[in-house]
Amino acid sequence: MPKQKDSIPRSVVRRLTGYLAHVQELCAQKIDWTSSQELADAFGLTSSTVRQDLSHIAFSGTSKKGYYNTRFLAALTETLGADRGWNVVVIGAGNLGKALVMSEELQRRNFKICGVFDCDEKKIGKRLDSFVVQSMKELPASIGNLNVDIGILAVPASTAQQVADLLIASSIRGLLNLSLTHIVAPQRVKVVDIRIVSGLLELTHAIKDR
Amino acid sequence: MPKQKDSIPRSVVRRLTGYLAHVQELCAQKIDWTSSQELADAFGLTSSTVRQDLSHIAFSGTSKKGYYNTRFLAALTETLGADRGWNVVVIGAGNLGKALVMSEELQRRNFKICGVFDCDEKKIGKRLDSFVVQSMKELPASIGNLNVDIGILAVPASTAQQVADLLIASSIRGLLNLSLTHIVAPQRVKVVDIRIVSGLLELTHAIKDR
DNA sequence: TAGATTGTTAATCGATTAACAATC
DNA sequence: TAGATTGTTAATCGATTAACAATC
Repeated sequence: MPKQKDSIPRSVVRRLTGYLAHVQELCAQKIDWTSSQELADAFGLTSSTVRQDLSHIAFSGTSKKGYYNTRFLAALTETLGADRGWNVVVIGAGNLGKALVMSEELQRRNFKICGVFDCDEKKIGKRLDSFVVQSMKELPASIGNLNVDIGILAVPASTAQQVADLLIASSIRGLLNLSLTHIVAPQRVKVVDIRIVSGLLELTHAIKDR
Repeated sequence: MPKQKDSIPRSVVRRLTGYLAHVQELCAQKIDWTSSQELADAFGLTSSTVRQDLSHIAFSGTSKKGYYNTRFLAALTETLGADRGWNVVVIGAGNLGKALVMSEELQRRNFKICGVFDCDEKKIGKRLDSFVVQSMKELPASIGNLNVDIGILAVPASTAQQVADLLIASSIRGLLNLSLTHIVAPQRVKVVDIRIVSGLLELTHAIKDR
């Protein structure tokens, strides 16, 4: 009997997000079954790791056959909270903010962009896709009214913490940080860092002596 | 005597990239010294972890004072390969690709965009910032001519592996993968995944029962 | 000197892997 | 049934933390 509680380790959650995407694709291709070994191969893991990961979700496989994809997908979707819609605001109307606002991927995954904000007077009032860029001053009221769950920080490192503080004060629940600073937040606000420049530096470190 | 070799664990490298950005900022503010405790506080770590991390780089602190920032920065820069320029191509001329091509951050950090490519016939030949979007067919020749180090994959998941294979065949050294698939590559090609959607799912998982 | 902070060793903690009985 | 694959326990591996002697 798999258990759900006891909070899933972060390393496991990260892999589950990968499995979700993979199994979604298998379902789209009308492939009924997957095995732990198959999944492991697809992600460069061991089948042992995959089975350990799946022991954290409320779902069981079938001896000799593996995992039945539609039920597997449902379990992953439920576990990750991808079975419902989420209200998101984007802060920063630069190129990166724009890319996120216009991302079909996010819409397809039930992330609903509820507003776009910026500090820059020159950008406020301008259109960005179907949105009008709003002033940061309107942020607190909007967050409350729109029942926003997640804030995406697509702002320069220098203002990221300041903007985060504003969102935190407006009782946001999660922050996706695309700047390269570390964001300090109280425990009740979950922060995930997406560090593109860090990723590039990981690469340059790895390849520099070859 | 700190040692350099023995390859630095990935978890450590990831934190070093953060320290680099932080110390850069301290230098810009003309702050001369940092301590392991100060750094730890800035990133939510223990001072012990910070000191362990720094034992991997060719640089020593000073008892009672901590780390002298300009020398610290130089050591981090050298270790991460941020002391030289890198040639980069961007594959995918969508919104995300555009955001990267126009990113001042990347330019400031010596990543030189050498070309932008796309599969989509409609985009080929169009301008994107100061670039003309090229056909994927021109990719192999360009990679060779331009001495490209890194490819950034800003393409849909469905074509990511295919594009990666093309880059790998053209002897690229590193790939920054912004799609949400896992990329299979030979050992000589280093792959780093930047998974924005995964990050959002990590958030929704964390906040869904609160 | 006294005190603070490093560098490093040893202890702890957590995550991955191996192994195998249970099962369909 | 025989064989394949799961779920789980135990073993290994690696990363983080604690502790403290060395040092300026």
